[in-house]
Amino acid sequence: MRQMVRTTKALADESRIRILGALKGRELCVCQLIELLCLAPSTVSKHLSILKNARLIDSRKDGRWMYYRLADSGVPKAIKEALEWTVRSITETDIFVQDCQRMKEILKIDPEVLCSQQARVGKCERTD
Amino acid sequence: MRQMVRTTKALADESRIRILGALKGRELCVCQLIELLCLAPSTVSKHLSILKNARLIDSRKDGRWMYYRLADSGVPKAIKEALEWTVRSITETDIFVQDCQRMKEILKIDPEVLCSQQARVGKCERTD
DNA sequence: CCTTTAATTCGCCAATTGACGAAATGAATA
DNA sequence: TATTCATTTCGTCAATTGGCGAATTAAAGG
Repeated sequence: MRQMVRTTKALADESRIRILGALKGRELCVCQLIELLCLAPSTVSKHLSILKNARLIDSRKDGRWMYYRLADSGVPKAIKEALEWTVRSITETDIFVQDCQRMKEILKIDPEVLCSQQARVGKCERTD
Repeated sequence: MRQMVRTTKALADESRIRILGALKGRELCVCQLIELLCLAPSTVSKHLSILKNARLIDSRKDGRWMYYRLADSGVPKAIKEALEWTVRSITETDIFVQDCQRMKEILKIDPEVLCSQQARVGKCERTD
């Protein structure tokens, strides 16, 4: 039950669901998720640690960058199913469509440039 | 997304998950759930309203009694799937096994008697 | 009708959560 | 080795949540 509640609690937040949607089929680094969600780095990092703790995502460090992806290998069946349900469900929401659009723009920017932009201007601008 | 978060938030609480487990394959009245969870009537009622709002359960009024059951007819696919995942997952937890045991005892008591007992003695006793 | 009673609503409190900025960490690179 | 910089951790704050008891509602039954 402990693990089960950890899973459902991790999924009980719009930002975290959007992160899972954004990670569908690719890995992303933290600064790209910051740009998508328009939240403070510390906030996004916290969300990621909650998702990771629930074993819904995995991470990989590459130099100074941290890449996150949906959990796949060695994941308990119940968690895998919850993740599949979530990604399947979010796909049908308006915000997912908007996020896809916005992510397309974000992916055009070199992460290097994106990070230094964020450091300079601070608050991010929503394009919608 | 609104509805999706409503679903995941409804599932992000141990008591509510236990309620769904207890309702597996049968309907129960509020006083039986109060007895199972050992929570105040107002608390259980609130949990039930959250589950109902998320369309995970349905209810039926019979005189002074209110019977709750898992949602079945006319439920959106995503909600139905979430409910199935939850019931499937809880089945494998220790607390579900304990709850089954305890529910077996509770079902032996006429709900009429159960309610008046609750009104008299107040706090319920956990048997485990 | 007036009481009884199963359930709900309301108002309150303590605990948890999500947000942020400041400080810390750790991996390049100068 | 010192600096830079992406990310995380920590401390704080406001908002939300889960709990309760008191008051309310609605359906029997006297």
